[in-house]
Amino acid sequence: MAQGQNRSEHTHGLLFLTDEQLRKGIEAMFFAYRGFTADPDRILAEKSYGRAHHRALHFIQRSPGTTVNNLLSTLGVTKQSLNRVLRTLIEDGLVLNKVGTNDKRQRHLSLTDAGRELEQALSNAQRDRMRSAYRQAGAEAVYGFCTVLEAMMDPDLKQHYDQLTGGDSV
Amino acid sequence: MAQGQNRSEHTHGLLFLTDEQLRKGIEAMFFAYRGFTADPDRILAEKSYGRAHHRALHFIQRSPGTTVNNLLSTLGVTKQSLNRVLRTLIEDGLVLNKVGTNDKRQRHLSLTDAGRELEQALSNAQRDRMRSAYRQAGAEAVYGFCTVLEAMMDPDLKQHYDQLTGGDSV
DNA sequence: AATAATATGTCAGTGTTGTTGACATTCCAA
DNA sequence: TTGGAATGTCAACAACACTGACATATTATT
Repeated sequence: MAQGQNRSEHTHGLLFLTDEQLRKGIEAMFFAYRGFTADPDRILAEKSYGRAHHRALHFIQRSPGTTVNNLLSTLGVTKQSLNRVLRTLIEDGLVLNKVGTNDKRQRHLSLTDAGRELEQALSNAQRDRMRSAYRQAGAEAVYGFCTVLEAMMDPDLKQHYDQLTGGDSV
Repeated sequence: MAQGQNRSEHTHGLLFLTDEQLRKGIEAMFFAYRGFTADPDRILAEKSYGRAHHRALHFIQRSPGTTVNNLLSTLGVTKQSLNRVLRTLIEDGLVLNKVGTNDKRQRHLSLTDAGRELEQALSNAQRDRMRSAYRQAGAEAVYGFCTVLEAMMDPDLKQHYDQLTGGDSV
């Protein structure tokens, strides 16, 4: 195949992209996401938890004292779905549920020591793979990686992302 | 925050990475994957299909005449799980199931015209977002994006990916 | 020819995670 | 005081993954 046909180029100021290149990105996302979740999944399976528990632990750790509503819109699930997960985490002593002082309707969520411990184990496993991938790829690639991912997000999800990551440079 | 502390650097030949940067990548993957599936999901919902149907259609389109076993290892699910999806797609006239000529135990899968049509609609929706993200991010970023994703894959998944994408340059 | 292995399909049961819809409670605010 | 917001909970359901067991061709091996 001729080089020019299969390489990213700027044509009329726009990036020229073949369907093949786009398809490659789509498949990269599919296969990479499987790797992305594989390590935490193994730990979760031992404790008979699922990905939903991981996600809840992650975002509670990330924003200690967050409310249920905030967590709901971050995760993008229904409250019934989240509630099932939260209930088991609270029963198992991994998550604390504190009635708000200002607004007593709200519940502020935080991790217990045991919760932090599991979240750390899950995060470490996931970060190890991410670190290894980053190092294989190099600093420039990491910058591109985040840039494309950010451009792929829905605007409302992007807002949650920006709020969490605080606009830190990559 | 001081610049040097929060920027990717090479230290002793290794990329220096803070937990914060790794966490950012993890969250970027989470939020971006939601965007990645959002558009096809809307089309699938109308036809009362799910993501599993999309994945099957995608990889059959990608490797016409592929066998059930090959599709199984690409998708990484059990044959019972795939069979449920394949059966509905065959019944609905989207997928063809042809007995092998060499080995009559095998079934060779391919798309019908209707199958190609739906796969195109799903792919177009997904590619549109990918194209838009690529163009926002630029050619260099796209290269980095794929590089990091490839480094994140499990080796056995990477093999499937390489086989499909055929080592084309990004 | 008999036997083992392979490729596929199917049935039954189970678990996680998502959905709707309905309803109760508590509390803030107009 | 009334309306709405935040939360929790119950029930039913669907998608999609899993395991285990079993059936049926077909091919490979001995």
